[in-house]
Amino acid sequence: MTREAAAEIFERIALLMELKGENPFKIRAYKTGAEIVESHPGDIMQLAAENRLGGIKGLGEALQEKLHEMAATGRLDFYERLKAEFPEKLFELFGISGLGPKKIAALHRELGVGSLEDLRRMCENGQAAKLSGFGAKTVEKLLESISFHEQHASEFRVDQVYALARTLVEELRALPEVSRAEVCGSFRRGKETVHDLDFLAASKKPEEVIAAFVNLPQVAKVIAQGGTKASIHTEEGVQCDLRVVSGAEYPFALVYFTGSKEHNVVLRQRALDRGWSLNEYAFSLAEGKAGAPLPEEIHDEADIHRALGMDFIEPELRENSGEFEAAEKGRLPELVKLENLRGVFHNHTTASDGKATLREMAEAARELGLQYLGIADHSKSSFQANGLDERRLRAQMRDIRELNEEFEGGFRIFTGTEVDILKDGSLDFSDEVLAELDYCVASVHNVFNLPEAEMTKRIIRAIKNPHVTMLGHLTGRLLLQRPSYAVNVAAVIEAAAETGTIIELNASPWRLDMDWRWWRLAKEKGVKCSINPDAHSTRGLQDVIFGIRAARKGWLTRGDIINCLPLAEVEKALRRKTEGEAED
DNA sequence: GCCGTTTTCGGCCCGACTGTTTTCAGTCG
Repeated sequence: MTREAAAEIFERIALLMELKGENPFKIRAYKTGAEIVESHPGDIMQLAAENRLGGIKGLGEALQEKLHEMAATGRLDFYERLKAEFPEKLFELFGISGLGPKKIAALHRELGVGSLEDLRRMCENGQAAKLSGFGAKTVEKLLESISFHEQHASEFRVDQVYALARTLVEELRALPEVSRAEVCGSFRRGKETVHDLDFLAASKKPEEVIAAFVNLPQVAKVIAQGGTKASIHTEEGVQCDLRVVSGAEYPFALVYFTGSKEHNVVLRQRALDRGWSLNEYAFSLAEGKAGAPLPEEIHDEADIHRALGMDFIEPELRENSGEFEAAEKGRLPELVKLENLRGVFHNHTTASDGKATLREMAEAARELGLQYLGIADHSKSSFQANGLDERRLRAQMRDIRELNEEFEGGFRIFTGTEVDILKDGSLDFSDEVLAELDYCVASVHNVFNLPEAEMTKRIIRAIKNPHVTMLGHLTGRLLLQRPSYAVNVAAVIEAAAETGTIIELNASPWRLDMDWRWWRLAKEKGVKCSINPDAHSTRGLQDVIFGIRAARKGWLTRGDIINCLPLAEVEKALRRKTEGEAED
């Protein structure tokens, strides 16, 4: 059993216990347990299998035993019995914003609601509004939430399929019959969510590849199986499609199955303009057109783009949003790569709601080959996250200074804070306190329901503060779960440009906020980006990969991203706004 | 259920907001 699956079971136990009204502290123990399993730096499932879990804070005797059972047998009897007490689809309801355990329990107990479908019916037929604690407004909001949820049904955040996509493509490449293989579709284009995974393989023996594919251990159900294509479902419900083509067809199929659809339409038109027809297998002479001779020697996608008079277009840019014009003129950006990152800002420690200590975070960042780590624990208004007050923040600054001395210049921790933007746009710390820090991330964490104008004004007021180095997760969205609050993003970008404020690209796969669609505007205005993992554990630092994907999709180069700067230069960049230095 | 310890059981994260209520429960961060 994977650590993700084990963590999921602990989380579900916590949910079911909430339904049963169990002791809240017991419930919290399971939630904490889930987080520990998810974020433990070592191979926790191996430790569990070997019964060597002792000494991990937060995992007591009971959770250790359960984890051992899962590692050893692949299931947990306690969970199976608990689960059997409720309808299976009841879990769907926890994904509905506005519904918590108490309301779900009431719906289940009083009205027999056991699924999303039941809930919708009871909301629509007026039964739900009759329950104690429910009313017209509640029901209206629930219906809105259900509708948002259903619009995103069968979609997955990229982190939910990332390991699967990588593993399956590696397994395909490892087959002796396969010469080349790739993940295509929206995954390859770097989208923040996907609804399935598309794989492509080149082979002379397609049937054998298909047969091997449908027999992979990740396959829970075979949906379709033919001579050159197959569809399967994994245990998690992810649909994976495989197409097998010949080596000669491969570059064409790769272009075709990577998309986007809109991009492909334009691509085919460009071929037609030259008298060629383009499909997923080849170029051919277009009927009734006297065109140039067919291009030869097509070995990869770049050859196809070149034949159509363009530079190679990276998959992330294939959205028909200006890439053709840029590719024609040789003006495509050189997109940022993971190895360009030199450090990371906006990270949490055990001082607020992180799972790792300052020292552990620093060591993990060094192991990743980074030159600097910016700490930004929550400020005092974020009670739920154990936010720091002035006294604790200053103590942390001292700890950081001491730790920095140990590193002797080879690595640096920057002192910072993720300061709450309060309802009126003022900040949770005074300017005097903020001035003591190396940098400051300002973020909205409460009062999401302001009208757009007010929210925009609130955020702009915050970034006008000269001590606010960067703006955290601009829209507050949680992918597939909660839409962005109402805010005028363009106006905020404008204000960031005027004030010299950096905008964060929060790399948490739940957020990826600010969205990739806005970065070209930001870049045009001269706004710098910071790819921030918002890490709450050492493993969380690795979320930068999702931020890199989103930044590439937003046309960003290393020059646009502050944390691509080496240590010697980034310090100056952090001070630029406060000291009012001119852009260089 | 975990932790810490006065080594056997008490304490464990707080506040705003919403909508339902008529003083507060539920949800969220």
